[in-house]
Amino acid sequence: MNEGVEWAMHSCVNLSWASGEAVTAKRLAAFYNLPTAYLNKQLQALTRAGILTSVSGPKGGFQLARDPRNISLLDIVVAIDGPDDAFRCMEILKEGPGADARADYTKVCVISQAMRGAELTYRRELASRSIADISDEVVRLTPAAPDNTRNRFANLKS
Amino acid sequence: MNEGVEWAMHSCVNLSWASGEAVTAKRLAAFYNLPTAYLNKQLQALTRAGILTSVSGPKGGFQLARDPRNISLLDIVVAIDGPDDAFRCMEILKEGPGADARADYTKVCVISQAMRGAELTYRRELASRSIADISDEVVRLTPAAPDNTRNRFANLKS
DNA sequence: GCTTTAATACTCGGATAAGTCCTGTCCGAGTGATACCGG
DNA sequence: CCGGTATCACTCGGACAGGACTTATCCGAGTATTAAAGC
Repeated sequence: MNEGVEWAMHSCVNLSWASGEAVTAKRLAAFYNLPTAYLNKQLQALTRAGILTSVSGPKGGFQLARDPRNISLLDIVVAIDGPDDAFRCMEILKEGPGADARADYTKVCVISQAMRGAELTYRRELASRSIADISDEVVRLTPAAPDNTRNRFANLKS
Repeated sequence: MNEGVEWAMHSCVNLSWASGEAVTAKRLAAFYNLPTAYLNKQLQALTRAGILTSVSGPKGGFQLARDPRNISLLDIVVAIDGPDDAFRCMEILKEGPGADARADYTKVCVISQAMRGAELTYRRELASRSIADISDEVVRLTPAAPDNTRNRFANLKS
């Protein structure tokens, strides 16, 4: 899986604490010493997916496009890593004996079904967790986290 | 995910129908018009993982190392694709403010926990399905499948 | 002093290289069968 | 005819290239600010 997924998730949580203000890619990158341009690329992907909104120019930056409660971890994975399943059925049964050329082996093949079933539970799990859930849990463990984040963003104004 | 996983799974099912006889990589590859040498590479990985046993020389080939009921889909995925999770926590929190250098953020980070939890359900699902289960299901849908496979292996003797 | 305007600095956005892993191929080590030779 | 032996064909096993995707970087398009000039 793409490493940018981790960056994107942490950035989204931080953005959820930014009190609605736009935050530049540079500041989000400085938070964890990440390469600015590359993080920017991930944020672009999130923007294309409708998770973030972007504003150019001075006073510009990124902010969440909707309520953190409506942004699931799966949304981020799909935006960064693509919509394809990890296991792609290549329908090798079509090359085997007694193959039916007009059958859709991605649905008929028992192995494909089993793998799809497993990935479905995986995706369901990720879809059930939102950025707001993550934020709430972090706040429960470290109540000062949002304030610390806002202060750090403010101190990076220079 | 590695494409060889699909090949390995189908090959294991076919091997479970080979009535204990060793089958060469060449015949297993001919079954689906796969590149022989590359499939051989995957079968080597299965052998290293203890899923298959290999015999060199004439009359050689591969066979299942244990009862198909004790070979799970997860075993094959791990053997081919490696034991690492798709999502690897790089502990970027260690670069953030207020980081604790001696903390294990793969366990502390809430995001890492959520991702690990999702992958755990995924792996649990795969671990609960064995090659024997797949075989049984295929036989239920196509009772002649094992005989067809054996016949095809015999016809490829040339 | 106020308005208009042009320059400016800063940001996102996409196009462009470097590195790493997956995919595919090849040849050598080892082994069992086979054919030949000698008794 | 039978046993031993050397050859041989066949298989796995690991080492070796090619390609695709991820990672990383750079420069251009667009915009709000800012400063200056004109009225």
